[in-house]
Amino acid sequence: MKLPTSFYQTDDVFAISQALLGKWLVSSTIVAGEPVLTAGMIVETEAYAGTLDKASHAFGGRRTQRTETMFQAGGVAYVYLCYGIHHLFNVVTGPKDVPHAVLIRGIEPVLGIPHMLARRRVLSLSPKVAAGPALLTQALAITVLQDGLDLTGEQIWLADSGKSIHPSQIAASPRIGVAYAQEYASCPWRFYLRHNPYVSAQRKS
DNA sequence: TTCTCGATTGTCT
DNA sequence: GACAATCGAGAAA
Repeated sequence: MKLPTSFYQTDDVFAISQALLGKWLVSSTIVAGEPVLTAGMIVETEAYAGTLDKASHAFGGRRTQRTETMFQAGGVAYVYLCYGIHHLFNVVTGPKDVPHAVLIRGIEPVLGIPHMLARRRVLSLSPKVAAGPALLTQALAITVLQDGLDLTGEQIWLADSGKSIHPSQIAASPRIGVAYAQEYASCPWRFYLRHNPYVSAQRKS
């Protein structure tokens, strides 16, 4: 039930951001010769809207070695290092040369939970496992090494869980941590499932 | 070549 | 609530 490439290639990044809620984000790694599958249900996303959005790395059409991934046709991973420490995972969307991306900010663990706990170095299941953009990449073992990977491939993919999300379950708010983006900082381009504990905690200032 | 700062989190007070 | 960790992209010079 991998999402097809066509899912990613419409140019409405806001619609895709909402459609991703409730889908599964799956990673497959090889540990000691054995495949390890881990997955979580996406509960929180943020849209980064191409060249016009000051919060986007591709603002103004900035096209560099790092941002080149975002200019690919939708359906690949954009993973980058933030604060020199954290790996953040995005889904690239839109047609080729339209650098739209969706940041995944929170997942609810559903598969391979013991492996996710071990990667996060926590003992029991709680929002600390994957409620936050840099936490879920740890839990799923996603790093910048996966930048540019095809999301219909064998390492990382998105799957339809069969669970439908009613529009009334979706809430919108301004994005987190983008105060530098001036007038774009207040745009309600963050989407999350109401009342889900794996939505990342909002920090003060 | 040098400088600034970040799509965050964990720890300490 | 405050702050350190940590490094590379991007811009300026």
